[in-house]
Amino acid sequence: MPPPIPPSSRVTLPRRASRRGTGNTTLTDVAKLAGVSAITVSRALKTPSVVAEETLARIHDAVSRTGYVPNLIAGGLASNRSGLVAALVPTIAGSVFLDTIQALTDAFDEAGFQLMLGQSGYTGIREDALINAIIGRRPDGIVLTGIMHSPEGRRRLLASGIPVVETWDLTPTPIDMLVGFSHEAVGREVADFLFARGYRRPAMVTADDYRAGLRRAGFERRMRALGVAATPVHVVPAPTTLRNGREGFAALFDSDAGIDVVFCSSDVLAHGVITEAHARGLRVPDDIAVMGFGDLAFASHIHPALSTVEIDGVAIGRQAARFIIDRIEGADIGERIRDIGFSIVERDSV
Amino acid sequence: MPPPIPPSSRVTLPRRASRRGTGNTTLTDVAKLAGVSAITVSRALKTPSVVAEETLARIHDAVSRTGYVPNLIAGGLASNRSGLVAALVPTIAGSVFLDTIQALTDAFDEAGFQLMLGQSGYTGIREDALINAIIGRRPDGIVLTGIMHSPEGRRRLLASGIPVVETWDLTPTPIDMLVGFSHEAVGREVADFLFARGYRRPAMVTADDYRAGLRRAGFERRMRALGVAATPVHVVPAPTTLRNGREGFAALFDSDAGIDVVFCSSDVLAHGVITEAHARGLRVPDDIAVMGFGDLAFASHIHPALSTVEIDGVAIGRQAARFIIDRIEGADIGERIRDIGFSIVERDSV
DNA sequence: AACTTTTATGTTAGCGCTACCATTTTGCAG
DNA sequence: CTGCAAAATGGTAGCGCTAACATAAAAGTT
Repeated sequence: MPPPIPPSSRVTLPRRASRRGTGNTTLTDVAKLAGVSAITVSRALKTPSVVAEETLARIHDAVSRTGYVPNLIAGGLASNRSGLVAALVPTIAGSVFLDTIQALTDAFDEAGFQLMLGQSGYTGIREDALINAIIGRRPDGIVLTGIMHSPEGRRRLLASGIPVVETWDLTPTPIDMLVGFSHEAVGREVADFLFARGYRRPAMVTADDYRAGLRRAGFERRMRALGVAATPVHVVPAPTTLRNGREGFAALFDSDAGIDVVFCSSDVLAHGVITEAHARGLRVPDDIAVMGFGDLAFASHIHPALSTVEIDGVAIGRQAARFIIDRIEGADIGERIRDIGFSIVERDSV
Repeated sequence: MPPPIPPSSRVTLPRRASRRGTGNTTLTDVAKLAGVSAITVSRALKTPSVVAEETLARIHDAVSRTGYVPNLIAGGLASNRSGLVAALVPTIAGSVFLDTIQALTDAFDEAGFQLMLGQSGYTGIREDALINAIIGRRPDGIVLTGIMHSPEGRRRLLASGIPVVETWDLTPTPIDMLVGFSHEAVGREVADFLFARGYRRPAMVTADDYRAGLRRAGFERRMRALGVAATPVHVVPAPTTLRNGREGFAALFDSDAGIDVVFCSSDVLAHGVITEAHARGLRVPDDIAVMGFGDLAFASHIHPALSTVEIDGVAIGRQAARFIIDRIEGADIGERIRDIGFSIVERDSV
């Protein structure tokens, strides 16, 4: 038995209570059990091809006996790759971005990344705070829905060096990468489309968010160019609801019963407009035509089937994920700006 | 100029190329600039109340001059708190869980946590793989939508020691915490409700997921008890679509034109059933009544307004977040199982 | 046999932060 | 003044993993 340490020597041997870990199994535990070094276990799990068959078996055995789950937080710190990707959407509820989010989750899951979801709200007020919270987690990529407007946010994003994809809009000056379409062009083409079908007294029910504003501007400008004096517009707060649509049409129709078509900034609003029109005994499209935006699942099934603008949200999500994964893997991403376009779907409401 | 080091002494001075960091500003950089130690900067940012006013100002100045954003990955490793919370949903697209996800994101955001989103699919096949990917990130909490069924998944979750909330269902044996309602009770009460209104020839269009199955079982059993011989059922794959509903009603009606009410496992299906009934010239509810589930936003606005079962998805999300936050903060969480109930909403389709 | 190359594994030193304890400075009662 | 508590700050040692290099053993090569 060793003699007790005299008090004086304790000073040189501080032996402070060392921080104990979480109690969870660690790489080192598995390594000891398998009789190899920690790094070999790490390799067995990340790059099994460089580890000998027999060693691999011993390690896997040790892993399953201990129930070891690698700590990706520690791995992320060491390798400077968090395996996290952030997606910022204005809102998730009842939103046209769902397909995009779904595609993002799927694509990133498959590539071994986990999606962090943030809701910025439509106003952009929370965007800045969120950006900081997100950059702090050092994600390997960031997907923004809609382009980032705050200069401060853009600066921070740029300074972070994290790959960024802006989506659902087009701008000549993206922060980094971009996949979207021109909302102004949507407005213009819908104007042409409706004008060609003989409508001369258009109105709009539109959300107060930035992108809807762009579509509105494109629509109004083109209509003016075509000789339509003015387009009555009813603005509702985003996110849009069916109720908003009903109220919007009511307001519009009450103040100007001569309108012959309503272009809505979402299918949900359009659904509301149709509902209200029916409630007032109007026939769609004979008395009033309605045009939506988004081509959500229900659009083709309501009565009358809704004419609308189709956006391929899945394609946006997939391309955004592709961009980020390619960038992380150092692959060539090609053109950094992708216009995925849109298409007008003619059904029975126009 | 120092003389070149002779080869022999290199052995004792390996001077290997040290791993350079990310190049980002670190806590230490800020500390140097502010003339304090790293830990003081850490405190200034996490617990400013313990740092002197004047020091705080110097540190904040240094932070904004360097554009420093704390690395939460490193912080998470050191403090064993990742600041991440995981949510697993079957699917995000067109789903009844949106309100819950939205509420979760909001509540966690506010408390400084970031939500990681995972889609398990309705089949549960991916559940296990996802569970591992999630536990690896050491989230501070996990919210499951629907209870976890795989015994292996339950075991891992339990072993991880991470707070878990199961939602949207009720079971006497949750993994940890639970907030939901009884799907069987929904089925029973809807059966009573419809029976009381005189319907005697019910049918169902129902998704093939577990919870819809529970509602179906409850409905059928009660109907049998009430003397209804058999309930024709058309099963569709989850997630449900309006098209599924149309096809389901078509199949049901073609094989048994005597049915007087259809109970659907989602409002979306119900919408489809109504659409198809109208397309066939049937009047709702006179010729055929329709009952939905979920009370989604559109339910009260379609024609006829849909009678359905309302679930407070926001309340579920809020309570789930509350559970996890309280658990993390060591607060008393009270009863670990919360039945938030449901209510039958009678409108015009029944 | 003396080499080079390949394959398999190990050693060391961090990644950027915070827990834990220690120390210094200040305020204030007696 | 002294003594002592409170307030403010610092030093050290990890958290659990992987990058970078080093080494040892096996397999070719001439």
